[in-house]
Amino acid sequence: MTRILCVAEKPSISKAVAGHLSGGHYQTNNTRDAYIKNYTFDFDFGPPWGHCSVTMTAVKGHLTAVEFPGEYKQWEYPPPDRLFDAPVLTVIPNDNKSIAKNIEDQARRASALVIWTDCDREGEHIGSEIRAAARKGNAQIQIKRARFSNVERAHILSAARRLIALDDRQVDAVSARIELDLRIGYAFTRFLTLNLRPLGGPLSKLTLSYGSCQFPTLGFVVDRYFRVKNFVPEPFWGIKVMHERDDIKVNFNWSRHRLFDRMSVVILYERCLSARTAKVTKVQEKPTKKWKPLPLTTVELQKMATRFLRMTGQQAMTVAEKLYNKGFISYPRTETDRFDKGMNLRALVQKQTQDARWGPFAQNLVDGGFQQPRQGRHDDKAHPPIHPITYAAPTALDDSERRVYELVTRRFLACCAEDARGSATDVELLYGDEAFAARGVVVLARNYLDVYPYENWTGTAELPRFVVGERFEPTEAMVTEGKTSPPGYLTEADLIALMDANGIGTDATMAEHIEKIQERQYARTVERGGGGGGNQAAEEDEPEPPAAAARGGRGRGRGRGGGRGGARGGRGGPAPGRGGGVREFIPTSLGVALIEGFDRMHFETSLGKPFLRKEMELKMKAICEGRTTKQVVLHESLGEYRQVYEQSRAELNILKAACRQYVFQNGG
DNA sequence: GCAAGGTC
Repeated sequence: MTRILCVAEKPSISKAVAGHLSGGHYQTNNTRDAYIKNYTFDFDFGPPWGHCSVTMTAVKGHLTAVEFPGEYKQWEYPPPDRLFDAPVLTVIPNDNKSIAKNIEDQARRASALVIWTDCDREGEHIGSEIRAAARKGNAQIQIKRARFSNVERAHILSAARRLIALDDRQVDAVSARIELDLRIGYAFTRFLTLNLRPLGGPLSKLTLSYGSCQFPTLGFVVDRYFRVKNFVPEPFWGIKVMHERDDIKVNFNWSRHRLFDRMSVVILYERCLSARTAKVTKVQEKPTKKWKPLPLTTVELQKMATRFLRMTGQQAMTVAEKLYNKGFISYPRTETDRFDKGMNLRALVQKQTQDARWGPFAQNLVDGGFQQPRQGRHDDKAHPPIHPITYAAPTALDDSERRVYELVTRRFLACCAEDARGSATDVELLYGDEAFAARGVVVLARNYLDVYPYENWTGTAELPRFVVGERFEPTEAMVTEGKTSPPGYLTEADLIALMDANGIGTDATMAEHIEKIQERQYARTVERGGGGGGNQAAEEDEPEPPAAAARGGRGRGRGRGGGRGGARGGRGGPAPGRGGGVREFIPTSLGVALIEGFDRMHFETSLGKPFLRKEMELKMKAICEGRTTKQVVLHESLGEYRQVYEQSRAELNILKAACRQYVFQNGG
């Protein structure tokens, strides 16, 4: 009988696939890795292999890592830019050696390897790592790949009978990314750290890292910081018209909204007054609805958790992973916001009917209220949207698990419910020559809102009756005055949204980059309102210096605490006291100095902006589509970064000046 | 001591 080796990207997939292919009849053998098991069973792959003896196992994500040879490990020599053309070694880290050995051993006894990694670029690359391990044991082994986007039984069975080839273009695209990230990250990190260390103070001990994701992330924080700081309020004026009828006060909005010239508004206002009465020009009543949310993605989960659960994105992901590992929710890293048509969502709703909080709502869906979820535009072809798998009683979970599970479940039930329905009434007036309008909404059926407390239908109020053509003298008409207000500092939800929109990081890593810029003392969070508000002393808005000693850094500080920085050091609460109100991101003086420093240099594209990362993304895509090759991309990109490096060295004084200005608050 | 990407 032909022997086939199957390898999945993670143990959970290997188990699920083995279950489906074997019909639940498989033998389990432990391996030397605590998490990875080998499952053996028989399966008929159809032609050409037919009935086979199968061993199914897994890796745990990437099997290999890249590194520089030993002679490049010192910081002092050779100079950092040598890392642009130093050799790069692909190695199997110690933790993965037994996993690679398992594949090698199993491959020796098999005539073909079927790769069951996720259907995304990284999955393709992991597939190539598995291939290499298998070939080490058996150079002749045939290589195939299964294409599947969920672990539903029928889907897996059909994937097994329609095997395809590994896509080496995708493999190359990822391998280019890996190599560029390594070279550029290491080179610029050493460059920054070594060159700015002589400035002393906090810079004498900090690691100043550069990464293609962490730096743009910091760039967003700094950019918003300056937009807030440099905001100049502008006064504006408007006309407010209010009319009271049937004990309801109706505010009509001016069609011009507001003007930035007071005299114009006063003149227009006086024309209104001289008309004495307003005339109703339109009354229209029509059905309206508030759409239910889209199926839940990772990015959306993190945004919601930071907004409603008072968690960081990182914490939310850790909790979601625990829930996933216990089998309560589906895989929490997904970009997909549409459910596959074939999924039995009703069965999943049914499992929630036993809950005291949302059970009745779920029962209602089961009894006929069920509506197919909306279909978003994203599909990563690897995982479905995040949804509950089995019911988790509140007593089975700890506090944070309970809250994340509740969020996932309520979101899922909301997706399977009906949009909220209401009736909207629009009333338009002509008052003198000026037009005004009011809208009233009566909520007729809350539907999904009943199970989804994270949203409400606000601004809803019933309007009294108006008739087209009628005239009335408004109860109140006056000129209002206001001024534009600055945007707030970035919340974590804002930051995640920006990273998402600019392709910085992946759903699985965004939260890590956000942690990283804090760990590196480039940014910190404060409670909203704590330092923001309107009339704080200007000094309150200054970015603080980074703390003198790196968090979790080396044991003993080497004196030289750094003049101003250390003295002010009573940084108070916000950092450890996670979980108060909404937190906002503010750069430290170091974060500002680094981004400003690079911005002031004369690059075409600053390192602090997201464009370089975006370019890398485009080049990866071009490799995948065969429009270019890995070799060409590496050559081009390294050339560009070498130039950026050269220029950074030539204009180092600009960077240093920015550090003196912001970190040491002199010069500039 | 340095990156970003997988996953546990």
